[in-house]
Amino acid sequence: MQNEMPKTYDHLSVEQSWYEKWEKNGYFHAEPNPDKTPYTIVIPPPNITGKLHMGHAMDNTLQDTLIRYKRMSGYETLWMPGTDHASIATEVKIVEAMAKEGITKRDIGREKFLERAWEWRNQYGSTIVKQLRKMGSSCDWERERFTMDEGCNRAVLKVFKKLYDKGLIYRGDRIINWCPSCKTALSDAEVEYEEQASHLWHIRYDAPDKSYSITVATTRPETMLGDTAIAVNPNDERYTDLIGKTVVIPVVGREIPIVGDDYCEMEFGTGAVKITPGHDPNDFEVGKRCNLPVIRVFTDDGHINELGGKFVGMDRFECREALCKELIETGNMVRIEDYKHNVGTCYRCHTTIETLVSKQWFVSMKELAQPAIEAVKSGAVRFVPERFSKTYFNWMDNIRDWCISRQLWWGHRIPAYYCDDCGEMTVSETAPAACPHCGGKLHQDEDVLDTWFSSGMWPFSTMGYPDETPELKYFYPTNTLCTGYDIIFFWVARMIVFGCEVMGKPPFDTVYIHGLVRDSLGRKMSKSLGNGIDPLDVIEKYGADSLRFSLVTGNAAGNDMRFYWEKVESARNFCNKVYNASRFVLMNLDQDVDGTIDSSELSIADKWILTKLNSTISEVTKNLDAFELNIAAEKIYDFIWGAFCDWYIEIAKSSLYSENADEKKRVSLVLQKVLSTSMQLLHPFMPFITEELYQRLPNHQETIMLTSWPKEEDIPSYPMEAEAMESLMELVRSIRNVRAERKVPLGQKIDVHLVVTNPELYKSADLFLKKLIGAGTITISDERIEAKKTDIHIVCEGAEAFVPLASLVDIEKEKERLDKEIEKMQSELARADGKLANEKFISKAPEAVVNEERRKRLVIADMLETLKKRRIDLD
RNA sequence: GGGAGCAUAGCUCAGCUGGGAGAGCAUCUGCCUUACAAGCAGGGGGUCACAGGUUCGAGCCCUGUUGUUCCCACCA
Repeated sequence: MQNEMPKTYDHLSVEQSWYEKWEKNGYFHAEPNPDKTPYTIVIPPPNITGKLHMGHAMDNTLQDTLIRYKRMSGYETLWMPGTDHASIATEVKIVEAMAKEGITKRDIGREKFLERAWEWRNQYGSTIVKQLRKMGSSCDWERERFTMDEGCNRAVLKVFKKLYDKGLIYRGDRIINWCPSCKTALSDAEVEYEEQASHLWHIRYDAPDKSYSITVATTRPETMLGDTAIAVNPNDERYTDLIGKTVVIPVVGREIPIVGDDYCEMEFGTGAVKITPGHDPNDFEVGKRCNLPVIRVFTDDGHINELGGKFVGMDRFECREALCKELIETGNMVRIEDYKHNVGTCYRCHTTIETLVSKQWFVSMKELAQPAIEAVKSGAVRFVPERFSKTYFNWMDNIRDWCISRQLWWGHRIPAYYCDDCGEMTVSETAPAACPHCGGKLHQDEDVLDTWFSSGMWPFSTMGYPDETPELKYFYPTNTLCTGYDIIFFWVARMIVFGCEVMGKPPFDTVYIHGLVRDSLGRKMSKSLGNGIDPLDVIEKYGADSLRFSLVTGNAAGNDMRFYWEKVESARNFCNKVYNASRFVLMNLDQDVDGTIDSSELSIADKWILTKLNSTISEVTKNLDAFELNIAAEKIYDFIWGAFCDWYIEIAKSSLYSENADEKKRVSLVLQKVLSTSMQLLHPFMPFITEELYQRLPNHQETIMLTSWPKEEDIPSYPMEAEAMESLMELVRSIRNVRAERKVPLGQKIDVHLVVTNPELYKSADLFLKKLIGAGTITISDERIEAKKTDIHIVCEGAEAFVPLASLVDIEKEKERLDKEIEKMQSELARADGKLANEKFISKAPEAVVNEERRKRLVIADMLETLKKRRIDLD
């Protein structure tokens, strides 16, 4: 079998065969199981309109790593999947596709449109599933839910009705954010602000008889079509006389009053402001206070409506230009000033949003937010890293009402019904046959709900709420939500709100937040920049394991990370290393053994690697429990590459290539044990390669993902031997260093005499030392030999080495080397002495720290003494 | 205006409850040593942004400064 293994790891065939097998065998399926503790992770539903992107890859990697770890740790793990929410983007895509066929959604009607949407969703949904499987995702797709599914629909309508009955959902005219491109209302959270260079236009409004005038400044001159007043501060002496008088809107010709209102600040601009209650939230409030009419001048697609006089039908920006031109001509444009300000844009299409008055549905959030705030304050919900709870509080404490109606078709239709006869409104989960007030004919509200309204119910709507299903009972509340910080407001906050309100408990206990994956220059990956990296390309080139590993390592939770191909390459190199280490172990399998290790026969190296493995297990487990995935991954990397491959395998060779059958058998067993345990530790991070290699080991189980997570107790620990081994390794490094410096070729054997305090521990070390340092003969004893002048003398903590290099040694060089060593040791000693001479250190530092310092001082002093003696000998 | 992050090797970043500065990549030297050149062995490279403070002891805690990024709210 081992002969079939090529020299380099071919990720493509391995990965494909495994993700198909895993799914086919149903390893991901989760059921309520009274014998186990549930562990549930909530995942963001990927958008079906686009392909898998780096954000998804990041989510998926972290979630899958956690899930695999928890599954191996004995939990019943449910990874609740989903393939889309009914987003604006989806609808826009469908509309665009239809436009190519020359039809609009109005042409085909709501019903036909929804049919198309479902087709679209099913097609792309299954594509995304396949793409996620390539990432190694262990989602339980059989339970796949979609916020638009029948079951979820019931939950959403139920919650809507419940909140409406409590008075927490209401309908009314408010200033909202309107995207003229998507032609729908947006919530405040869906508006992104961009700083744009523009102008501040100063426009003079004259009295009807031109006896006085007032100048205002504006960034949106086109809204003057809807002006219904000019406001000044009532305390502003410049204008007190004018309050109550009127002016005429230039070009438009309408006469409007001058009102006094505190909102107007005396210091800004001219101290006077035009009031457009139909298009500005502040003006709307002023309008309410001063009883002003509300005039809306834009159409849904951002053009001037029938109230716009000669500007009717113009685009809003065309109108701005035309209007400014006219104002200049009439002489009413007093001044045009360059001005930078923030312009709101749609977070989906980045069209400049228009604020305008409109009748929409709102959730009143203040009251609902309180339990959700409390849930985080009390620690029932914990953010990892903790600092994101500040972001959360910051938003929740200043929360404003949430506009939830969208002028779309692809979504949950608002369950409000209006009577054609009496005009009364009825909210009901199911469509009433007739108006409960007058028996008249009803028609349903045309609008649908914000996608985040339904997504917010994900943790319970997907498990069967409002029915008390076994799933809901067993898996709710879930455990971990894992997502990027960019959707804390959209989704995390709303899930906590709905969980507390509807289920009475927060939906999860931990929110594990990760950062964004940026390009190598630190820019956001975006379609318009064309700097996006397709995760599927990365998988194709380097493998899913490499991609996953590079996304987990070298970066702390919550921080943004830059994407570098070099980093993926380095992860791929690690894959190859792991693969080749396994190849080595498999080539040297002892097939006749029963697989138990006789601990009485173990060498110092065996004991060292087992001890090292033991501590790696305990540390990695701790790190994973604390969501320190990066640290855990790096520790496993260091163990496998730095300890197992660089040292233990090299050491093992000398045993395996010897003639001693017992020796071979023992080492082969240790190799297998360490390798298979390493594969288990690495499995959550690199699922494919670890499964593949684990399957090639003897006595393997059906799948590595269902084996139990390694426990510290399973691997013996030998601290004393491990420490001795470390000093031996230190010696080896020093000897190699001397070799390299003196340019002694590896072929030239050297003789080495080691002086150690306890030679018993070093039993059989000579065998592998010969190999590691290219030694001819090695003697190990606790007696210091009479060193010749031509010997190289190396001093380490706990061990010394004498290497006769006869003809090669340049005594002057050796003196130099020793002087350098002595100098180093002296400064170390001075540091330790300084510390120990400090009485405050002795009295105030913890005893363990002081003792450790004393021990170090002794060791250093001892080494220094030896070095000095040797130096004198050479003179 | 409010809040948060970051500043550590040439680059990208780790660094746990404060106790002798780390990794990957890059670089230099020497190696095709029968697991691996996607590799091996060895080396060089850092006033932990700056200034104070707390402490026996600070990359880490506190205060301030500078630079930088992000989020929220925004005066037309």
